Amino acid sequence: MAKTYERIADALRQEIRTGRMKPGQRLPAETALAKEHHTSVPTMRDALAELLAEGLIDKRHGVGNFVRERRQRVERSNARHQWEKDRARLRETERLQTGTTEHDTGLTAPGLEFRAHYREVRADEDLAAVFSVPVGTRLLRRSYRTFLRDGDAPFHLATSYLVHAVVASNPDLLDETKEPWPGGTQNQLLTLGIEVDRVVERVTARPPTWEEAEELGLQKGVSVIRLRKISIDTRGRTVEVSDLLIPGDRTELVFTTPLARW
Amino acid sequence: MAKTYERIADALRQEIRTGRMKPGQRLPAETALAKEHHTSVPTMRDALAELLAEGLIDKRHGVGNFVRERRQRVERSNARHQWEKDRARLRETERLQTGTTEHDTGLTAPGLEFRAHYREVRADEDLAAVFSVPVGTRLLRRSYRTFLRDGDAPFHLATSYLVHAVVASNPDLLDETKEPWPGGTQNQLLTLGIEVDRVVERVTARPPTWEEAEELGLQKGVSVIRLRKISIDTRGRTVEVSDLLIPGDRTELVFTTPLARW
DNA sequence: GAGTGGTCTAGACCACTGT
DNA sequence: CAGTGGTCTAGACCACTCC
Repeated sequence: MAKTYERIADALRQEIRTGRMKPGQRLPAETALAKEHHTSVPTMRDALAELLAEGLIDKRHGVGNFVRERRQRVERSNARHQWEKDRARLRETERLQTGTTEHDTGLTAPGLEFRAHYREVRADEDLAAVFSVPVGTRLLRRSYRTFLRDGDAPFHLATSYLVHAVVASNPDLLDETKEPWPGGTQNQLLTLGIEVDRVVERVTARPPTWEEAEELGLQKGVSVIRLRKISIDTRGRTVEVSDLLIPGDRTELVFTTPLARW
Repeated sequence: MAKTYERIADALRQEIRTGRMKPGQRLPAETALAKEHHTSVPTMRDALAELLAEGLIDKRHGVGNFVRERRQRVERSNARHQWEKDRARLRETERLQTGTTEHDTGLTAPGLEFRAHYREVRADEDLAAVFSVPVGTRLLRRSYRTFLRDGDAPFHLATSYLVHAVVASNPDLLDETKEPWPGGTQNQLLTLGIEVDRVVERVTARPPTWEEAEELGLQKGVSVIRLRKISIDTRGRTVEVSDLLIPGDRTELVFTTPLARW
């Protein structure tokens, strides 16, 4: 492997991993680095692109390249589905006490903050299949941006879908100004007489689109986790579909599967 | 967004998404494409790098760029942990019938094939913490490469750890030539008198390292899912740790969480 | 305005593939 | 061997940030 940019990337990795360059420290300018390693600027940039994708450095346009600070890791556990179900039947005052911001996204961290936006849409083929409804069925789409207000960038994007006809019997659920709803989505469903029986989550990973990288404040080359959460009620109906987009380097998904005893 | 390479990437995306360029079809040479779009070759390559990361094209050195064939998607469901536990107590003849290749990796697909390699290692800080044993404790490390022999490239990498002292009482478990073990890891543990109570899986996503991309036959820029599976026995001990590396674009992880009824 | 990274050019040469 | 993508050069100019 005589590739110049790989060789340089390795050298820089060493400096960072061994702690010779400390978190937060600014790297020399790219022109200076290029000279130092006897190469051209574009090649040096190829090397830096590797470190960027690995999350070892942050690039700040017009400022410089910096060794990355240790990120706060956030966990999202499937244990919260049961926790949310339990909370859904508490009195409102109790529900309010247990914190509203965690919502149905399932992230646990101090200082979470989120913003909602409701809209009515028509089911495309994909969503129609998941809900087992005809294409074109009216759906309520709710978009959430979750911010970690201690950190910097928005933290994740969530889009939740409900069948409009199902939700319509409680007008409050169509009103985005009622967010954040104390008790989360399962409490909302309870007001419609719906009990969630199980939650199915489907997970894939891919690089973010340009827009997603923009909105999540992601560096080029990092991965995002796409999680589709499907809530199924006691009659076997799909009652909610929630698509989450989560930066892969800051979040750890935790799933616990209990097994029947012998 | 007046960026040339974004504009070109969008144009090519359209051609592929609308089906004007069909899967398997070769794109014009990069020099030709560059001329066609009135830009330089490096800029054209930036555009193609986007499509590559999105999985829309395959690059083949010395051959050309091709519109990507629709990939077979493989699912990995947590339902299989219970399934494997149930199977662990069947008679060997019955266990053999239900298929050996799926093993403890949890992938379900026809024509799976895998190769094992055993080795003894010492617990590093990370593994010592998970197993709650001192750093340096002897562990049995088992590496698996799973191939989808219908497709082309190896399909995923798995590394499984067991505490050596626990396993040693059954010498068969130290012998890699006994693989594939009918009934999977839970049956192996059963021979030691260990019953698995629950499985905890932790999921993150990141770009692959150079070596991982090499071994999994991945294109530049795609993401991998890192899944750590921890099996905990009825006494609360961590009895197995399994690290899986899975191409993010070919696999969908499925987790079902049942909820207690009201 | 000075210094930084972001984009782009117009080449060169190497490595790989298929004929 | 011809044609392809992979790597690399030595610049240019633009966009952004901070002083």
